Amino acid sequence: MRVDYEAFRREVMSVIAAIPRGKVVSYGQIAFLIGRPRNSRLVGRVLRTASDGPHMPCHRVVNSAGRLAPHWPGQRQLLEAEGVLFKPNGHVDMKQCGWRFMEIDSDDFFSHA
DNA sequence: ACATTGACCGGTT
DNA sequence: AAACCGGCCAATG
Repeated sequence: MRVDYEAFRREVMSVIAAIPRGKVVSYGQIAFLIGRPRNSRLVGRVLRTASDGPHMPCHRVVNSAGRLAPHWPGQRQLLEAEGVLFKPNGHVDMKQCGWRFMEIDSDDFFSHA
């Protein structure tokens, strides 16, 4: 099944735009969300070619293991600046900061802060 | 048309 | 945790 690259790119961007501050998502999750679960690599390609506008929080995209994008020093600082937690090995703590898009959004809906 | 290359993924050592 | 492996798929040469 062919892919309309432009449409694909727009969908990827719309998902990225919806990532809440302090949360991250993987390429695979994005691919899944836009209905193309086999195209995680293509998601990466879209971002690599992100000559796209500023204001796009593409730093909130990591891989499934929580590893950051190669050749992008500074991504870590951007994430830390918004409160994303890192494990001693330098990976994002997905358990706490992975965006669980299947659940109710407003953070800590079930907590009693 | 064929081979290589990834901002990938999940499972298995 | 990290290294390895097989699968994946569009782009690129």
